Amino acid sequence: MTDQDEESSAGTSTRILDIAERLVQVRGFNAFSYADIAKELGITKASLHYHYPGKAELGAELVTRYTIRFGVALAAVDVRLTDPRAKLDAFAELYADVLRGQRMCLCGMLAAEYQTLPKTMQEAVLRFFNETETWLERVLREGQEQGALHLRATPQETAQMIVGTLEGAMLIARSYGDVNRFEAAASQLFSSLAA
Amino acid sequence: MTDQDEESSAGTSTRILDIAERLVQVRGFNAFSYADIAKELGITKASLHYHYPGKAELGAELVTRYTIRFGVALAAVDVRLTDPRAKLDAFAELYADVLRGQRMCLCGMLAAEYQTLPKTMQEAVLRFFNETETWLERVLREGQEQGALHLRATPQETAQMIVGTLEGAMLIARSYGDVNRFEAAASQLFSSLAA
DNA sequence: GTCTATAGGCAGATAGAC
DNA sequence: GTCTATCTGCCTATAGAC
Repeated sequence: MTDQDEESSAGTSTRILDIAERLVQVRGFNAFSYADIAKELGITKASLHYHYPGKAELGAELVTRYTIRFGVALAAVDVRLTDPRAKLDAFAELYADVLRGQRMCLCGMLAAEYQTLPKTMQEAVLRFFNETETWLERVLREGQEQGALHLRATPQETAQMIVGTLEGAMLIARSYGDVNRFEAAASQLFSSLAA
Repeated sequence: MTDQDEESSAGTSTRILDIAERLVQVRGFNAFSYADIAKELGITKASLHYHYPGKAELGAELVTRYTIRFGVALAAVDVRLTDPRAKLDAFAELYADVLRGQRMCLCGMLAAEYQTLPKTMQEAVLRFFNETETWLERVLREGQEQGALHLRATPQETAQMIVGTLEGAMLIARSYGDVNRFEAAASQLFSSLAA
């Protein structure tokens, strides 16, 4: 199974998540409806409530799955690469891949809608950023210790800055429909951290 | 008149814009309604349509006014300061002020909702970023020529990166309710450009 | 698990009186 | 300019049959 058919060859609950995930990443949580999912999936709105009782529960599950999946991707980077700078590049590539699918990061999108989200979703969004930043922080600390990176602030502050920069670059690059804009920003960011 | 009473001491059309602007910056364009404005303003929904025929027209006017107002603030920075690095700091302060009001940049918010916006609004959002980046580009070029800044890319690419970084830092800092997070990111950003 | 049917509410918008 | 009244459509959600 490839990423391409992930929306058509799994159980119904999973396919609902797949479709909802894409809709949130493209349109936002407040701009999609159960009707949108039902139409794409070829079942009725009522059936969706069997799998996820309400939009809030669906949304929370969406963020949880996304966080786990992202964590797995980060662990894979750790296995595949040892150089901290290569890890940072791979990190940015994860974002670039999302952008190439004309999507925004799920949690970046939800950060914009943060004030309108149910509390369970708000907490889940912050957990995503916390976990991502914890990973980055470790990579930055390693790079610093090896002399491969030189940070202008604490590893924590630097990690926060990196996440913000990539989310923002993604947000605007998507509006322009220009992935190069993202790549150029990421490239400047990392060159500013190279020792 | 101060910024504090801007929502209560002007003509109705202006007050509608003021309220709508805040609602978009806090909740997003897809998460507020004519009913919200009407309730705050103490008039009926129907009356709003006299001033702005539809939500699309209201939204476009919102972005246009925001762009003009931001341009005026940038011109004021040019008058008040000459040092390019001081201008960059003042630029970031414009963003920080918005964040302190627990708001997101209007156009950063609309960038998240970009795919769902009417075309007139999409174009207006890109115009905002274009004008902002043009101003930054000039400041960066001046800083480069004076030897006060050293850029890792073209002035245009650097300007794009700066806008993305500040928008992203703002987006996430607002979710955490932590303005310091934004300040720390801006500070690292500019220290990386200092010659 | 999926369906039909429907509830109850809110969205953006319009007609026409004042 | 603002109102009342109303329209049409979509939203989330539920009840209950199959």
